[in-house]
Amino acid sequence: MDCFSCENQQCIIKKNCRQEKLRSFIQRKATLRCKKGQNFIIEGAPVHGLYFVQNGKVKVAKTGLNGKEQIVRFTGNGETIGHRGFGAGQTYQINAVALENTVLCNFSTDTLKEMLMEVPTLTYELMTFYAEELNRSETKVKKFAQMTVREKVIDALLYINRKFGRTHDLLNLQLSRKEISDFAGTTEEQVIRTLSSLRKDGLIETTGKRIGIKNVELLRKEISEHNYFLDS
Amino acid sequence: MDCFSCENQQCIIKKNCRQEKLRSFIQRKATLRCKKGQNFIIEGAPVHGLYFVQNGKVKVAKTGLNGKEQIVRFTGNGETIGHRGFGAGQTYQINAVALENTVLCNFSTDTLKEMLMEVPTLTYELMTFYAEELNRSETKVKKFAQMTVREKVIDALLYINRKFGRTHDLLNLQLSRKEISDFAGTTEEQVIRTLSSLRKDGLIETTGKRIGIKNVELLRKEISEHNYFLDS
DNA sequence: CAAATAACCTGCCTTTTCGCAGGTTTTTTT
DNA sequence: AAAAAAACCTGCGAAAAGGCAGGTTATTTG
Repeated sequence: MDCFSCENQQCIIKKNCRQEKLRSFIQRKATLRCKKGQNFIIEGAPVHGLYFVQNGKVKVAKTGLNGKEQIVRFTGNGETIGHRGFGAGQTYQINAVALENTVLCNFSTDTLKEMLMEVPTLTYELMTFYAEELNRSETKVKKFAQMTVREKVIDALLYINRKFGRTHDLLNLQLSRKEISDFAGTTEEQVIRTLSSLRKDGLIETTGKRIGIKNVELLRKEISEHNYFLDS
Repeated sequence: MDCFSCENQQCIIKKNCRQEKLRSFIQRKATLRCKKGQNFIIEGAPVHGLYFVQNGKVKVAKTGLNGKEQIVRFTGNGETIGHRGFGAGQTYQINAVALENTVLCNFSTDTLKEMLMEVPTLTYELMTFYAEELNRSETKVKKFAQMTVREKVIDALLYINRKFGRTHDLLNLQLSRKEISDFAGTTEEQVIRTLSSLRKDGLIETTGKRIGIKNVELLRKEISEHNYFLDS
């Protein structure tokens, strides 16, 4: 699969692949096929460059106290994984796990460095990506400090909806209650209780793991005092 | 004050100012003198480019629910403020307030864009800075989700110590209890109680606003299960 | 398709955190 | 140096969040 026929228009590499200078570099990319559940970036392991999701869904997490994990973000088609491809650190500070069968493109740090030095617009775009992501993360810090559990769960549901959308009201990303709690910053039980409560209030529907959002606007309203306009 | 005689070796501009290509651009920078308490970047205001602290101390914060602020980071000499100088957004997403009389260097977004396009190493370094900062922020998200109040306060004290150091054991940054709580993600009262408790345990000393750390190692030990090695 | 496993749910009690109230101390201003 | 303002401190009760136990419902696997 080469970048020219790739459909992920928002991928940073794809956006720049027409540039003549990049042709040869693009051929150096590696393709990785992961099965559901596979942990393809391990926290603490030496850096192997940057990954791009060609097709699939991935969770990115940090391991905390007593093995409790904090999910940092979910990534879908065209998105970037592994900031530590750059910077001072020699090891990844995150785990990345495929949530379904996923195809990844991988560029080694060395290859990417060469590419960046050759094509300033690419570096600039990657920088912009990090700057945006940083803003999101800082917004998330604020949310964690100020939101109640109910608000954090709603915020998580809206995030998933924004990012992966839904079909027939059902979110296009299936997560366990545990995973939702690891992302929202609370416990499994609290997520379960909140979902029950939201169900009673007629805001969502659930059938097993699948969650359906019946009324996005009403959910938004509940957290509107927190400026939710920027994806956390 | 020009960059050549500036003492902030870790400033990204300073590091690259010897490059011939940058000479003319550097002259375009503006210098801004702020008095203690001055709010020189306002959340929601149009972007004015990037700021660098030439001399002084600054707090960077986001406003949350009911005006409660979340302090995102503190910056000292040579550090960068205002990611929104880049990226999609047209307005700053943060407030920046001088904690003491502070001198700032300001580059407009346009000037900086030109500089970045001319000097790839500068772009690369700025990108690296954002990537590192992103990692810190994500670590902070994890900490907020998993640490107790006591741990968060200790973590905040150690952060201030790492960043600004201390003289005669006294931290070189004076903050109110309220500001510490706004940074650590708790309330003023909890910070006060925690500081009292730490004082009783002989870990710190306080005289008014000034806080002295008597034993950094012991404090570190208390939060060592959380991997604190990366500055939040 | 049945068994095994994983995920979900709820009640109940514990712990932590919060926030007010009212007083004391420190810092700033005049 | 006195007055005013800001910051600090503590007790106490309320509220929120957490976590165990035990049962139910989905989902996966052989």
